[in-house]
Amino acid sequence: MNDANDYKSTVNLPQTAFPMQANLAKREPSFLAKWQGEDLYARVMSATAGATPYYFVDGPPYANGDIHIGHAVNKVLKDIVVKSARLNGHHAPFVPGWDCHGLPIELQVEKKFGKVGEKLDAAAFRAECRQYALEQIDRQRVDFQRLGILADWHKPYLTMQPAYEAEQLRVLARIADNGHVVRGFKPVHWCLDCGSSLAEAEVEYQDKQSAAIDVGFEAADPVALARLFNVEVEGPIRLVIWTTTPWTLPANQAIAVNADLDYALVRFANAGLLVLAAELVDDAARRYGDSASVLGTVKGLELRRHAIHARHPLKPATVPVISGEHVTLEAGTGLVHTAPAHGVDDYLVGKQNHLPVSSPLTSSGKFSDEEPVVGGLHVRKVDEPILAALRETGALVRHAVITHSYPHCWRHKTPLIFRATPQWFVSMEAAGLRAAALEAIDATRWIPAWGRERIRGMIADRPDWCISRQRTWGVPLALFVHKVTQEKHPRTGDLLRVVADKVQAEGLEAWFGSQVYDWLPHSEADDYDKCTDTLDVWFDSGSAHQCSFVSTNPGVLDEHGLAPLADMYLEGSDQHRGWFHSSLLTCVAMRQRSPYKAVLTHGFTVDEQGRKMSKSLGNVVAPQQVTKTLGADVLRLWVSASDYSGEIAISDNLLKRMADAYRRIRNTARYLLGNLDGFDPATDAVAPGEMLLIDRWAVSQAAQLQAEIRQAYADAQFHLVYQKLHNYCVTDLGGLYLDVLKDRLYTTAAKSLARRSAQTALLHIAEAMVRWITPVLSFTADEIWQLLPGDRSASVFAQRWYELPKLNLAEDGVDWPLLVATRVAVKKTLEDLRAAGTIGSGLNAEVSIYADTDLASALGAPGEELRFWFITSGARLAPLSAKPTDASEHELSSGEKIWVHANASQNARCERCWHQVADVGASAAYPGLCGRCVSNVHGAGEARRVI
RNA sequence: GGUUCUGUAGCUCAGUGGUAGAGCGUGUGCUUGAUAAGCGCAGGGUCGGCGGUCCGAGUUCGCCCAGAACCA
Repeated sequence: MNDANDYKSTVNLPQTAFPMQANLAKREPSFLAKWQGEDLYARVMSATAGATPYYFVDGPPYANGDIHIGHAVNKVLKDIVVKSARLNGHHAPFVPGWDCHGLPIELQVEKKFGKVGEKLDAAAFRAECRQYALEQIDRQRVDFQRLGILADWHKPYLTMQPAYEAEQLRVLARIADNGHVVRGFKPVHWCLDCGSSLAEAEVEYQDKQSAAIDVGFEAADPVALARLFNVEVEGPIRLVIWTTTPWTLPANQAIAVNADLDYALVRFANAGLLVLAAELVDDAARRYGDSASVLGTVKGLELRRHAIHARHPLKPATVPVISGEHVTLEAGTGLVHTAPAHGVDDYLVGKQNHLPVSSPLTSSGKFSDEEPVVGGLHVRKVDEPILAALRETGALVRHAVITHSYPHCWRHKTPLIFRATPQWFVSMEAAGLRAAALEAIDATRWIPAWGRERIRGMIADRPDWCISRQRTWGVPLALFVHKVTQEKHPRTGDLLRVVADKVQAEGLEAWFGSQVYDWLPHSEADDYDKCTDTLDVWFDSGSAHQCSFVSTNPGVLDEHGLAPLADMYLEGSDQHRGWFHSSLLTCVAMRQRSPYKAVLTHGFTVDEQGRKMSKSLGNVVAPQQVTKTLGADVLRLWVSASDYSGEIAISDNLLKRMADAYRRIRNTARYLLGNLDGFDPATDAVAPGEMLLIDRWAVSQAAQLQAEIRQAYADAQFHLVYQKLHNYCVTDLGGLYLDVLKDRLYTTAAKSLARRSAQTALLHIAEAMVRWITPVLSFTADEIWQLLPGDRSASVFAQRWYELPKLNLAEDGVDWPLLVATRVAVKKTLEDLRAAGTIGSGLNAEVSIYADTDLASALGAPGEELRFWFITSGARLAPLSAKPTDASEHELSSGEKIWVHANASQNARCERCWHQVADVGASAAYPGLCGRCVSNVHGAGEARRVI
């Protein structure tokens, strides 16, 4: 051994097949292929069979369009939840779902085939919708799988599966049996282009220009009205209303006032005698550009009590003055035009006052032919004729154009109208649904906690749920409605179940293609109509708590055919109004309890500046692009690192940072694997009691961290998992333990206790760590798993948390925190020498620590091994009295002080271990080696006790 | 406009009323036996703003500002 480099062959350097370059984008697909080839999901399910189940219900994405980053975040979070449940020892199925019915898919099919009836009949149209949805699902499935989501991709639940559709009808049957389904005749958001009422979620608000008009309704008896104000006047008196929807005037049934407000009879110089709220007179005069003098005032209550009537401005009729609390002074005149068919407040106040809910506006959007002024015209074309008619009779007091926020169809982007139509509702009150739902909310865990208040407010305030839609592609609202009473059949629940069985066997056309007499006896059939509506799609997905189990996993149903309670629902925060909401209502209505034990919500994905993603801003990050470049594990790490309770920021820059963090974790694993090369736990593992003290300490630290990580998973605080894990890799391992360990791993004899102890600790740490990262870095975890020593035939995804040995460090008598603090002080001191050019590597230096007796005795625990702690060639403790003047002072966090002095070693450098110690060359046979190395290579080997 | 939230270093996040933290990034040095790696050191914050409670407030209360989701 005359060449120093030859000693390298005697050093135990790390060796592993685990590549430093992950090359995830290229290599992850081969893992996917392996997982699919071995049917990993089924393997994990059977491996965990018998364990306590954890039921997750997947909120179904809509089967239209490719997945975007929001879908990716959502599904990855779910995957993390389910995988961590398995680590907790649960049998946790993950059945993915898709939401398949509804308007967006109809519109896609319309693009190709035109509207229903143009090229395709309804049945063929539905078949095309089904086909389209399947194609979309295939695309989305591939993308989800690429993200490493471990789920039953071969057996998803689809809301368009006959078994699902049929069960949905049975859910409706139970809800009807429980008395929650009622018929209403209410104004609903109605899209003229859809020809249908819309769900709340389908309405969006945009600015719209509207005609804002002040219209004077002429008092039927001006003399009596004037007398009420205690004045005598000549000529007509007009009660002035303000509206931004002139087209609703033909449906006017009343004028509403607030009983508590003061109303004034006012003489305007130009407009004549008008009645309006006293407080708004000045405002009105300004708007009209007119001068006003108040002749008298009276409470709104008096106007109502004296049965004041006014002439309808567009037709020969009179309408009453009524009162309602919804009338305020915020805008207008304090008198409110009331058309119960076209406004919710109007409808409610009209109901109290027994006003008819009729309107001359038909479902086609045209007014009935016999209607004056607007007869036969489309609702969008009547503003001008109405204004002209009002002008002619002097009823138009003022006309302006305003821009205001107005409901629009989310699809067509066109303004909606309110229109009263016959609709079916799940009533919030008829059978106590609201109260029961509120109770169910209280029994649920909400993550974050404010979710409870959020949904509570919504349930407390919401109106009845309109579940009927006038659509083609949906589950039929399979009701039989009496032709005269308009009531549903008394045996509705039973009939729904009959329909359900046939739908399950034959599909939806079994209903759509049928006649009343196919279902009802001839004695009844003539009296009933088949309801042609479909169910709101929110009812589809909202029934997943029952239907998804029935269609994919009927084995877990109870003796009544009811599904188990889901452990968790996890969706974006908008779903408080959406899926959490609809699921809660259907489940409570069906079985008086919440569908979920816990609900987790996450925020939306935005760019670095907190802006929404949009094509025009060019800040869209596509998951497909990320997996193709950085890899799914980097994307998953980013998801886990983000605090999902608020907005989640993403950008190429942020992803690059995550890629850096990924590399650090990966390299830490690589170091562990590299130093476990050739280690056989069955024969080489060291019992905890035999291990070196620092190795015991390291294992104990890992156990402490594992407790924190498990807690973070349990609390669904995944970003803390990431923070703690990364911090551990960098600080505890890289910056300390692994750095210190190098000397021992590399230079002591391969099979020595000193080295085996270190390897045992590294294996414990690796066993624990691979599980910590499995829910997040799934590809990497499996890669590590395959290379860890020991039997790895069972999947890492079927493992439970690793049980680290329980160690009582108190027995060891080493004050590790003190040693850590001292190490910091030493590093700082060494830096001074380095800056001065005195030393390069720490192994060029020797350090002396000066401390008082107690401290020195505590620091003395490692004895001669202290130099390995500092990674210096020498380290000694000395009394304070011997402290040289140029020693550097350091205050420890305990408040105690130590002084450190460092100097360059004058000793020769051992060619093998690089320490500069006095006995280098002491052995004539091995002139380049220190005594330690001579012993380790040619002798019995050195003994280590602490470090 | 209403409801529910969010606002701590350039970034991602900790922070139980008692002298502002970590990692990343940045700068800088060492190492070349984790090497398209690793280690050290350094700089960086009126904790969104203003007021109140308290001996003391990032932490409690009120108001305001900015942003988000949902609702109207």
